Amino acid sequence: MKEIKTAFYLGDCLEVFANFEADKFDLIITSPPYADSRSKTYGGIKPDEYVDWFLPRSKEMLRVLKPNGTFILNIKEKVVASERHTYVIELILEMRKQGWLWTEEFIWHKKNCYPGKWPNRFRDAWERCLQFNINKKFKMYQEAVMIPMGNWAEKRLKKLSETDKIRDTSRVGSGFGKNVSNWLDRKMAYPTNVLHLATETGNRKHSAVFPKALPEWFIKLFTKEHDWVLDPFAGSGTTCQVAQNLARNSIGIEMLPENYELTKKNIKPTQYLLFEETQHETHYVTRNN
Amino acid sequence: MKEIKTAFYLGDCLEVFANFEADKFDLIITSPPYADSRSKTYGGIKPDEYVDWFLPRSKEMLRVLKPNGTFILNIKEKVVASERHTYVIELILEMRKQGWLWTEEFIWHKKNCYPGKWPNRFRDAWERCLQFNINKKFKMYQEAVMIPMGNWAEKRLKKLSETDKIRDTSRVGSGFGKNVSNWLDRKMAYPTNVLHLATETGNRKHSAVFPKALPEWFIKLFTKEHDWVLDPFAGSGTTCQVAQNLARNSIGIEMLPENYELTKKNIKPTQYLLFEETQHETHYVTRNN
DNA sequence: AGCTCTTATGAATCATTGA
DNA sequence: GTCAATGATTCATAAGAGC
Repeated sequence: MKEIKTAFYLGDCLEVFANFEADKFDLIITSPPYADSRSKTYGGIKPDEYVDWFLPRSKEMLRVLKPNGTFILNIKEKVVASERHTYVIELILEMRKQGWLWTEEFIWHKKNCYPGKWPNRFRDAWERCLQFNINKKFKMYQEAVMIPMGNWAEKRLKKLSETDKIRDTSRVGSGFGKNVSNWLDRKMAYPTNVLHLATETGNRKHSAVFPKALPEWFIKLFTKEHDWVLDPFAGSGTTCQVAQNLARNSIGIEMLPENYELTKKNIKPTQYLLFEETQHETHYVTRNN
Repeated sequence: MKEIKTAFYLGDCLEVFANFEADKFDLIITSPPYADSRSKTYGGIKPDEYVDWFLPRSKEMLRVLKPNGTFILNIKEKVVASERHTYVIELILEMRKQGWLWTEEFIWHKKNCYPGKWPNRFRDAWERCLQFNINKKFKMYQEAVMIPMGNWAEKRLKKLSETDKIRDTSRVGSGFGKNVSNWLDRKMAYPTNVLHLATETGNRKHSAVFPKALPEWFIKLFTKEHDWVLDPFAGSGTTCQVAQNLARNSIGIEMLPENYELTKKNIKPTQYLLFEETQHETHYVTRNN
């Protein structure tokens, strides 16, 4: 039995990073404030200033990430003056100068993207999930994110209600349960670098940063249980919530007090046994297994 | 009745461009040779040299494109030394210095991409379709690419039995018939900037550059009939073939004699009435309407 | 429970207005 | 002039209501 720690810090990540030793985290995954949006909350970083604002933070991330760890950056460039702004691609080039490897670019296809129609533009239905690494060799658990193959298995599994699945998988050795596992064995395939996820519209109070499925996918892919996950722009704490559910230790940093408070509500109370709070830090500790 | 011209040039586009007057084309769409691939055929442009190789060509494209025209560049960066190479994003930055506006980035999601799995990487299932313009205002015919709307209208119409639809639409002026037509009107929606297209596996002989549906979509979106389309890296002539079928004038440039010859076979013989060939040029002329 | 149908809304973008 | 704030536009989801 091991403890799963979930800590949340209030403050600008640039300052909070100083609290962490080097090579602490297995995965850093975050969706930083987009340029010019949330202007009231994050001081309104202008697109032209975005790279300079981000670089000192990515430099610290380089320090606290384990050499075989991964940094996933969910980001998308704004339209400025009828043009896609270049701060994202400039950031990639600058981060490489810092020592990051730009290993891969995943596409998050937003199935239910924001509506709208404009004279010379369609709806923006995708975001970048940039993968950065320190070494060419890094940890990756591909089997953890295998997906049902084709339509057949998908439809078949969708037909099973939750209770059916629980009941039948619990009957070990039963013909039906065996069939289910056969489907799973045979009909699983490795995914691609395109993720099809709908944004979550459930949270009414707060802007849904990314759907739970997004950090979930990357956490499964790049960490194993009891590894350490960091989200330096934690927002309403989705990453930490998912990490906790997956039995990963996690730390979130958020500079907005409202979000910081909200996070306490998002983390299910039944999942932590110990609650500590200092001026800058809240610890939720839960037990696993 | 107007002629639709389809011309094909043999040679390096950098030289062939000199034959064209300025502001000739309404759309330039191409899938240039990827860095380091097709090395035997295109002189093997190395990734590090790709930008320098491309820029003089994009400069000429800037000259021959109409001010309200569009340039669509289908491209994807190679993996070099376990990293995504940066030549594509560097190219974007350099082309902006030439005067291009980077208006948008469409994602081509390759639904049936080549299966495969690597230790540190999943299958690459997408490519960039970069949209460049000269002016902020450009021609765009959004209605030409509208797609059937999601579930709402579909489910609605499914409820109606065939006999119901026939009976009630025949009763002109009935309230019910009116409603049905309203549904039909609202059945179409504007697409997003993510294109879901399967790669074509038909052509075994030649590397499948892009599926017909890709140039088709952009030609419909950015040109009308009798406009001029250019593909400076025409390969086996897919763009010209599609343009001809859509009653657009088109010019293709290809430096490989094999491809040049292949194109004659790809363009259906029944569609051209006149055949002229000079040292560098082949004209297929067809009549429309 | 299993459907059908209604309704709210989300990291959007552009044109217009006002300071 | 430039910059910031507001309204209009619009569709894939999920939650909720009703049967």
